[in-house]
Amino acid sequence: MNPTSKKQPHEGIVLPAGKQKLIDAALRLAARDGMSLSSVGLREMAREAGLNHNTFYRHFQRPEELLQAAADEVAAQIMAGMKEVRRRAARHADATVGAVEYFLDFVQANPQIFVVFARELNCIASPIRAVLLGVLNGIADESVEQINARNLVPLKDPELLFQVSLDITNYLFARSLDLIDRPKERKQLAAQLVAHIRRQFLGAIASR
Amino acid sequence: MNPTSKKQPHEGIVLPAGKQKLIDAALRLAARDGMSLSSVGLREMAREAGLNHNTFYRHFQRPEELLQAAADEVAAQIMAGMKEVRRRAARHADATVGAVEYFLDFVQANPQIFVVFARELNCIASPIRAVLLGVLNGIADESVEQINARNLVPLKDPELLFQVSLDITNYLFARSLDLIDRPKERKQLAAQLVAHIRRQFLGAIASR
DNA sequence: TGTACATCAGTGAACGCGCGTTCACTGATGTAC
DNA sequence: TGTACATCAGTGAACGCGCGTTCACTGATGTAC
Repeated sequence: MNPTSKKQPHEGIVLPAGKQKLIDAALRLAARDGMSLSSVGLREMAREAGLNHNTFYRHFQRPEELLQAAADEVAAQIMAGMKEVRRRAARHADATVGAVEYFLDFVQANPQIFVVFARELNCIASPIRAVLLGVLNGIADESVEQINARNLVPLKDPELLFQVSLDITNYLFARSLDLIDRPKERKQLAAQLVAHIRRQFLGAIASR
Repeated sequence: MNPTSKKQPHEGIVLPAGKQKLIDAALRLAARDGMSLSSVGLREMAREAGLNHNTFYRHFQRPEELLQAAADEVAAQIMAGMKEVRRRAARHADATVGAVEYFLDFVQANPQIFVVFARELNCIASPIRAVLLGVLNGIADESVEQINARNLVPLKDPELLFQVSLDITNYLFARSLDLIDRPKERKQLAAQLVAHIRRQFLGAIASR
């Protein structure tokens, strides 16, 4: 097995090089305006990947399988990126400011992932939506863990803390599009996000 | 002019019957899974509207014009619906509970409008996104007006009040998809929305 | 009042094109003996 | 060690189909005189 012919995207899962190329191409094309994963054509995707259109059938039996694989790829990249955001934020003097800044770095380094994420999240009743909702829940879970471990918020009700963390996670992902749309206004956006997060926790504390 | 051949959708603007049929068909089709306004085909749309595919060219020069008209239709229906929500909420004993309940009624009466709204809101750099962001801003504006008129929230900072109202509006629209997805869980969702709104205002008050 | 003409929504046939899918093939790598 | 075979990613031609678009036409309504 030639090691350069494979790509190791995350968590040690190694996909055939062509399969990975097709998934990457699908994500690149789905991030374009007015597109979604399911509206990307098979031939277009193969063209973008630099492969013959029939190579698709070597890796996927039906187009639907590509959707699932792409959703998993998005989920894995988001989870890995957010883990790094949390790791760096932990070393920052202000946990909230750090989390927001490193999150925005992550968004700007991988805009297309966030664009696709936001789009597919709104596909009702789709299995992709379920995967992405699971990702948001996972991120909220891990945020709660970090908050508890470092005693960042004086909130005893674990359910309320989780709900607030989930709301904040949703908010950050929704507003990531504003950063991609108008990167020049990053500073104002960062201030808004920090203020929003502070308000959320203050409100949760006050509501008890 | 035959009055039954025309439809009066909103604000007294009367569109030719065929044009309105095409817009309605486009919205119906765009609300399906994995679809968006721009991915609806011209022939499919005409078929759905019960018209010849060429009739499209009688009303729109290019497909892009239909997108704009559909976005305007969505905007008008949302604005009108929210006005009604606010009017009914004002008569309710608890303004927050009333607003949430009547909002959820509105969502369930017009699910496809909310599905399309959520999807098109995430189309970066599209003129449709600008229209829909304007709608959200307008709704937040009018909420602020109502809050001030009835002295519902003790918040002096008008900018902060607007930001919180906008965040809440965004939250309501984002979570409208959960109601469409799982209508049986409406009661829990309503409780979550009310709690979220209360937390937001409490947090804003506490942050001053 | 009637007649002629312009306007306009809607129709149906025809076009070229890119799509998804199938088929038969290639060439490299791994495996059995 | 060499030889034969299986596996598998990738290729290229061909198919039928629905798409967007153009064209010439119809039939109803409104308008000028």
